[in-house]
Amino acid sequence: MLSKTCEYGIRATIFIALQSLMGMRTSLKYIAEEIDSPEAFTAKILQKLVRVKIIESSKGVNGGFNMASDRIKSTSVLDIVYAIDGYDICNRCVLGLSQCSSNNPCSVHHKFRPVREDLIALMNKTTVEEMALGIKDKLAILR
Amino acid sequence: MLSKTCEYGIRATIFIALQSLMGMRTSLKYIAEEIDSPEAFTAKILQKLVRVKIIESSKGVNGGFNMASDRIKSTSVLDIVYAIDGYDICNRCVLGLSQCSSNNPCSVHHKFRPVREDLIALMNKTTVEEMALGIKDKLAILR
DNA sequence: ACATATTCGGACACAAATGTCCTATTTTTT
DNA sequence: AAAAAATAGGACATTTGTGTCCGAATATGT
Ligand code: FES
Ligand code: FES
Repeated sequence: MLSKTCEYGIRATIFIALQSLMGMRTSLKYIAEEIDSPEAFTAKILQKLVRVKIIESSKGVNGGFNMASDRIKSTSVLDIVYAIDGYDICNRCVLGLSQCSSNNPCSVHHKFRPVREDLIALMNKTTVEEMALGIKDKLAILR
Repeated sequence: MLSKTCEYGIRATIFIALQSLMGMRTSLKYIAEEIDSPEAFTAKILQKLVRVKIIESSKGVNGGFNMASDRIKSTSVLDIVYAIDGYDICNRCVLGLSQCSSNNPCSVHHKFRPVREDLIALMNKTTVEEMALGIKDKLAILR
């Protein structure tokens, strides 16, 4: 469903948020360890998230990544997916037709579209804060 | 969501079913034209579907692909997806954890799992017949 | 100032998905 | 029997996703 890039991106963001909630900045190395992802690849993904300002970075000794508390609250899973995989997911036809529309629907459009919307709505209202708290309270795991 | 291979596979199957409902066998060339897919690549996909007996093929002059009427009724989208992409989709964690379980859930497991199940249930109960009839009645398109 | 620790960014490497080509095989028609 | 029309299947080619490496830039601590 999601690309690996997205999966790593979301997990990394959750961990950065978790650390930020505890007032800490986190290094790439530590992140990659904790979410069990390839370090150099994760770096690329984080760069992207920094560019769209979902997370912040600082270089040098004691540098690393962190997330502003308003961002933790306001950023949704969908925001991360958009930043990494782009906006297409929402408008792609399930059967791969060049365009998805109710005027010229494919054979499954009417049945599948609603579930799709549900999924997107869910991603849209699931915040990083919520996910990070799940980890903090040990209700969920990251690796 | 689905691989291109699956998308082509489903569209091709719908078209073969449609033709079979009208008592006709269909050649690869015609299928590829009608569903707007790369011919040689589509051939590979159809081979797979023949092997699992979702469709039937016959070689030689006037050969081609067809689908038995009981298959048209009994085959679901999920059957095709299973045949092509395998069984994994159902048990993969949304965030890419090595295993998805309620005991050790990721941060979105509890919220996303139900929607996922909905999607799978929908694929499971959407039959080839239903989709083919949509095309026949011009309520849907294939390309 | 210098050494060190860190992210940034480009280039490269590998793997998987997608797509093509050519020959073999089978069936039908002539 | 031969020719033609179709699928089957293996090998190859291309593209995209995933992942690595290394030098540059930048911030911190000594
Ligand atoms: S046209 Fe296929 S999902 Fe909308
Ligand atoms: S553990 Fe992530 S979806 Fe189930």
